[in-house]
Amino acid sequence: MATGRTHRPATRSRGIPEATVARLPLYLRALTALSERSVPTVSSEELATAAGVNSAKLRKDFSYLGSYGTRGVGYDVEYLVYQISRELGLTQDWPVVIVGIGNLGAALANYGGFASRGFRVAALIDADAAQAGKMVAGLPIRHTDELESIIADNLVSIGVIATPAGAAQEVCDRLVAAGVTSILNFAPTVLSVPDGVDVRKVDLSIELQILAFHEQRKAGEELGEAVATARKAVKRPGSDGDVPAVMPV
Amino acid sequence: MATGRTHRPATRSRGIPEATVARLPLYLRALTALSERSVPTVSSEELATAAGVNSAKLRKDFSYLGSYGTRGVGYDVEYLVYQISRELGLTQDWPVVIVGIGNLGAALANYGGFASRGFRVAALIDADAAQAGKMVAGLPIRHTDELESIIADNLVSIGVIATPAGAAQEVCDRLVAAGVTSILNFAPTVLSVPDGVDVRKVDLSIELQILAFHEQRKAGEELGEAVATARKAVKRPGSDGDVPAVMPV
DNA sequence: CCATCTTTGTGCACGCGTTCACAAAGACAT
DNA sequence: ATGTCTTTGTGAACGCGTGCACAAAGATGG
Ligand SMILES: NC(=O)c1ccc[n+]([C@@H]2O[C@H](COP(=O)([O-])OP(=O)(O)OC[C@H]3O[C@@H](n4cnc5c(N)ncnc54)[C@H](O)[C@@H]3O)[C@@H](O)[C@H]2O)c1
Ligand SMILES: NC(=O)c1ccc[n+]([C@@H]2O[C@H](COP(=O)([O-])OP(=O)(O)OC[C@H]3O[C@@H](n4cnc5c(N)ncnc54)[C@H](O)[C@@H]3O)[C@@H](O)[C@H]2O)c1
Repeated sequence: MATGRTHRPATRSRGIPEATVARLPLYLRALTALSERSVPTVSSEELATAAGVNSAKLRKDFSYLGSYGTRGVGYDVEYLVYQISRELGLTQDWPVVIVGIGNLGAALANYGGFASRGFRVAALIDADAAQAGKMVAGLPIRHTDELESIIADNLVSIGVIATPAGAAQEVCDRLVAAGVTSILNFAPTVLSVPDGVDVRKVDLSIELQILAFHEQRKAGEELGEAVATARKAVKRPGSDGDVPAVMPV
Repeated sequence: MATGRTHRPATRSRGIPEATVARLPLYLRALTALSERSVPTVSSEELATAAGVNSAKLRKDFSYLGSYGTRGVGYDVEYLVYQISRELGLTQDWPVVIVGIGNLGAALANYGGFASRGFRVAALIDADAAQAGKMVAGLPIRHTDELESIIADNLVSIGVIATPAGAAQEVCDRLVAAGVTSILNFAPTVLSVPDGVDVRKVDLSIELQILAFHEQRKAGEELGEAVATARKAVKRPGSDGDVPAVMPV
């Protein structure tokens, strides 16, 4: 998972396994698509295919929510959409602030899929005074000075950090102090937060590195480790300085 | 975290567990920071803290790579940076194409952290003919017609998809047919790919939904399920139409 | 009402990942 | 050389997640 994990040691919440929670949005997306096509019911097999998972896993996942299916028929699409939405807390409104309105922050602000599931961008915040007041995605950029009051006034509990890595921990601390208890972090840093605060991270660089690992492995298997060395042909300009060639023991 | 998982059933590659591979970039980042501060050696305890993991886990992870530490001292920072880089395949050059240069694609193209680890943006590709030729992050946007030749000419094996969801599968198919074997998908869709192709996904919406789940749980625990209903006060304009109130059995 | 057929819900076994806890390795001082 | 002290590397136990396989539930048809 470009997906990152929580800091907290996977507290199995209310009996629903963390792994299941992570898949519920996937099911919800597939179900919403079926709902839009006015499909009334769906079998675990069909839905599993649409969500890209195994049908046994899907059935077990749903069994944690309750017995919502009908044997011999399948699941009622509308009803399941509602149940999952409720379980995920999407039947209520979640005001969100985005901090750091640069390349990424602006893209996030412009992202339509944000609002579609109960998430509402309450404010855009940046430290650059020159940016303050500028409109992005129909919202004015507010200065960091206002951070605390914005959080308090809008009852914001979810914050998105899209600042440079160096500023992330400081921003995180201020968000948490102001009352935010869930953070989505795009900056490549490990954030430390008090207990009770959830952090999830999205790190493009990590995802690419994982892909590179498998890519290298594929190339190595194909031609017996020979290609890997050949590919090195293109050497990138020394960024970290030269690498040590011998073990320094 | 916002991390997505592979389609492939976690083939333990060359004895290195998938979970370990996913953490190597984390260690690498922490080690690079130490390296920049010219720290010569680091203990598993210190490094684990910096990477945000448990020290036993870190030692076990490193043990899959080999015995690179010195008992009583710790790990040599430079040497470990080299070993992990090599294991992840970062000692070679990885040309990458980004397809779909909209809000997100442009932000990705402008992202500096991209190039820092051996990943080089070989080309930016978009279907919009009006966009073709425009410069983004120092590179001209190329038209989708050129996709196949760009991939072939640059030996691209990693593709990033940042198109709308509807176009993602088609783009994916073309990338794969042209020779791409690793895909990082930002579009909210399940991509189906042939065996041997790795897909990782980054889905902002899923991450937020997972946070919302825990957020709801926290609110519920605090005040005995009462706040959740109160919070519903702000009702969002019916997007999917009203939800069924009773079970349709 | 009974038989048949579809599909759910879950008991069970297995494998992966995490964590504990400690023996062994080696640095360093004397 | 010997002893002490630090820190690694890993055996073993445990818990979580996955997938198989099937009994039970219920729809459907005669
Ligand atoms: N752009 C991407 O595709 C991408 C991808 C992955 C990760 N990231 C990470 O996301 C973060 C943002 O990337 P970007 O490309 O948008 O950078 P950017 O430099 O374009 O934007 C950063 C913004 O944060 C603001 N800022 C700085 N310090 C701040 C503070 N203390 N409080 C509030 N705002 C502050 C700056 O004024 C700027 O507007 C970086 O950490 C980057 O590593 C970006
Ligand atoms: N913007 C975000 O923060 C964000 C966050 C999460 C996910 N996403 C997802 O990322 C994708 C892109 O988001 P965006 O905000 O940049 O959208 P966008 O509409 O700004 O950009 C999409 C771009 O893709 C191009 N495109 C369309 N069809 C194409 C095709 N067949 N081949 C090549 N290019 C094509 C369009 O011309 C456009 O430039 C969407 O799927 C979105 O759901 C975006």
